[in-house]
Amino acid sequence: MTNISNSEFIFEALQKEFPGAHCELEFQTPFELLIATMLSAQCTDERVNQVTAVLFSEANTPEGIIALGLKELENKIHSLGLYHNKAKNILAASQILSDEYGGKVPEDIELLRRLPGVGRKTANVVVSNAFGIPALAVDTHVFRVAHRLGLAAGNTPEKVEQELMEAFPRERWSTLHHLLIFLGRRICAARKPNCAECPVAAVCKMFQEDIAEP
DNA sequence: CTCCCGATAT
DNA sequence: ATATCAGGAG
Repeated sequence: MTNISNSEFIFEALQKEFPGAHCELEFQTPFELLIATMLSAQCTDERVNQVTAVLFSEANTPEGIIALGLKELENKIHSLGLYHNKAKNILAASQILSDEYGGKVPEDIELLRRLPGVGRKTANVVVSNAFGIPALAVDTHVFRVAHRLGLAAGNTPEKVEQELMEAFPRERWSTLHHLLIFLGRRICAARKPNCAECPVAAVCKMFQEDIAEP
């Protein structure tokens, strides 16, 4: 048994178990991914995909979103929750992209984060999945799973992102992000983690603590 | 820290 | 009934 680190074991095991882990938001263009990600706050990507399937068929460019207008946009995304803020931000971001970026999504995390409603996580998702730039977005799943496994201890997504970036080589950041999300959804659920079927329970901090103290 | 917020699973 | 869902802004 070679003496490899827990982080390396976790990456290898998850990649072997979940080779198909990928971005589950459906998109055809960087702009579509940006909008889908902005819509994904506090709701499942499955429901985002249902809404964007209809939305993008009518408007999938900044100019198209602007043409819809606020009320129409709110109506179309209402079922996703937080719809007022989301619609306002998407409209304002579309206006900026149209006015200042020629309608194209910038391939830069800092530029993306200047858009209203776009924070660290959304910017990371866009550059990673649309432009192939290594990034490690920390969403609710990554945050929870990283803590449970013992990969990170920071109390903010930003701290966890930093810890994970230091623990894993750059070329693994994007893949690790998808692997941890996949594990979080299918196995390491927030309410009822299915440790019996977890491929990395053997090195999981939470699992070890749970079986140590019944 | 609170607020935004509907849909779904538990 | 309540926690949770690919968060961000004030």
